[in-house]
Amino acid sequence: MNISEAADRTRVPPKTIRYYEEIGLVHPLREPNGYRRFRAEDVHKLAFLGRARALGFGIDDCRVLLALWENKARASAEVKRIASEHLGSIDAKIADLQAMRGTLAELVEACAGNDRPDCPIITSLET
Amino acid sequence: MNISEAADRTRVPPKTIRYYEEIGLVHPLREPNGYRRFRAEDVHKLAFLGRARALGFGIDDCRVLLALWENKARASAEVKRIASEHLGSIDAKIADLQAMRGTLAELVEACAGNDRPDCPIITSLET
DNA sequence: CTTGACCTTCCCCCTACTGGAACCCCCAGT
DNA sequence: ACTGGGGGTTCCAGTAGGGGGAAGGTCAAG
Repeated sequence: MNISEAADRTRVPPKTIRYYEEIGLVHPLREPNGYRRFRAEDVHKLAFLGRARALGFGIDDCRVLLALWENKARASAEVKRIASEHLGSIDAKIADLQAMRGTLAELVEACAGNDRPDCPIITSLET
Repeated sequence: MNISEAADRTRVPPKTIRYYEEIGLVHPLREPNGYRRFRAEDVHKLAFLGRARALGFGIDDCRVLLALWENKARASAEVKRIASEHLGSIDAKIADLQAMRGTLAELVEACAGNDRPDCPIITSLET
């Protein structure tokens, strides 16, 4: 199957699929005319990547997860370690955003939002 | 004052200060020898930028906020609008991350994390 | 034979910086 | 006078993860 069908089936855009091939995540075959040919396993891999990315795993993690997926002798501890670390970094990001959100929400709350210049948001930024 | 002192006072790194000048956020003077010279107002602006960035405002927002800060005839409604939109995008990011976190936490919880290959994390990615 | 939908590669663009190389400037010490 | 070290400067390249779009090859239908 061609790239657009693979894209439709996996909901990974063609551009992204080409990028994944470029960085060695997938290895579709080539037709004599130069078109990429995707086998079932390639599509399966792309779908795997799409889900892993949707969970926020970085490309490097995806590479390792793919290898573990294909390694029937893997230890689930390794998978769990990667996922746990990722979970930790998600928690850290959430905490950062919550902190920003807290401050910002207070300021927005306190701002009259009218046509006069006095504004606690600006004041807090300049002080 | 030179760039490193401005950096120390504002906690904005020299590299970042140069970048901000390049994109037109600050306009320090120049000494005859080519060194940047930062006036009090430049330092004040950098500190403003540092705080705005710490609240997660993008560079374009910072540009507008700076202009509003300097515009004594500003309407606080404009400031509030920018901050509210930003708050909305922060909330959206938090929601995305929470969704990821939820799924991921369940999977991590369910994974034995031993030396056997069966792993619900992998299973959920391949299915 | 042409049209339109695919496909290809290639290169630049994005955010907001960061690191590093190559080079200039100034002051203190010997 | 020379040297060393700690400023400063510019420019180039790279980051993550692709997106946009140009220039050009391919294929099936009418």
